[in-house]
Amino acid sequence: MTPVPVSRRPAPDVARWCDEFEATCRARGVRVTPQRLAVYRALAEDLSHPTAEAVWARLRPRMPSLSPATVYRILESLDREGLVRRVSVTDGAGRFDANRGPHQHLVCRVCGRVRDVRDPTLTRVGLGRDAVRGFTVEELDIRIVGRCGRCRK
Amino acid sequence: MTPVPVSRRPAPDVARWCDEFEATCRARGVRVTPQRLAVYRALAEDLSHPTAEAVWARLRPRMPSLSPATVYRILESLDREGLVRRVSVTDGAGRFDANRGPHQHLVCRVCGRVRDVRDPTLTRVGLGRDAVRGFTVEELDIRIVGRCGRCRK
DNA sequence: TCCTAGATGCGAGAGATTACCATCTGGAAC
DNA sequence: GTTCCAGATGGTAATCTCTCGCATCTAGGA
Repeated sequence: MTPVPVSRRPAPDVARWCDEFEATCRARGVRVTPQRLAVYRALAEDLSHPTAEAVWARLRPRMPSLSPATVYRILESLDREGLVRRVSVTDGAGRFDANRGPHQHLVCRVCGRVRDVRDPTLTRVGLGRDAVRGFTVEELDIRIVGRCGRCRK
Repeated sequence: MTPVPVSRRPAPDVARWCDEFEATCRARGVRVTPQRLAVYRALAEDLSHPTAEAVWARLRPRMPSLSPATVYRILESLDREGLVRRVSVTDGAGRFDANRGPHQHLVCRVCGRVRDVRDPTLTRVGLGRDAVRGFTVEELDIRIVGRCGRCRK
């Protein structure tokens, strides 16, 4: 029935992540609202690294009163709190990822699809001290740009 | 964000890069216009990874008729042609880099400054075949996010 | 049940780019 | 040197992606 198959994270994982998410919020004294839970769940279910607008569009049928501004605000604050990650795709709208484990992103420069990968070589990468003198490293963001199978001619 | 001070690339390097740039354009049959040369030169001189708007502002005194739209178009096409690189900084305006050699970017999450670094460990990084099955890798973009010396409290 | 800091909804507005189109021009052909 | 035209530019409107201000609402502690 669905023309474009949505890649979904396995339901048990989603359920566990949502439980952990709610627990973390409560532990940190962050208010748990239906909107926050819904946004987090939608992102956890979706493997396509959706934009804020896409998350909103997906939730709209179920939460008609949900405001796009609220989705932007929620994703921004979750990123700041380290509960989701903003993915750098350079152009167009910002995209988000509920996967906080160590991984890299394959970005297709033709269709814009983003896929998680875990390359042990890259995951193991350390930083030489000299390269970052005077700089406090907080995050290493690795983007692998190219063409996905569908877009290779 | 505080304004980014302009750090300049050594003049001999800039001159050589500009010559190579023009030669490459001619070799590829890409039309060489005063605007293209000026935009490329401004970017080559500037180590601060300026935005399209910053490039335009810098050229305006010398080329009062230069349109911002033209600067955006030129930078976009140079990026597409592989003659400059668009730097991923995730938020705000897109930033550009004339340095096409292998290097990574230190991005300060407080002031937004971007600095080139060359970490041998990262430069040497290879990709496991399994991680990118069906994906043609064209570029490895590594962003090191944290706080620069000035913004560390 | 009450209270309030913080969250939400909505509409206006800002910033960065992109589209459109009339005009101009680099450089190949003569 | 002159002609010619595909492609580049300038100016402006439109778009896309958020962000802000503010009135209202609500989660969750007292």
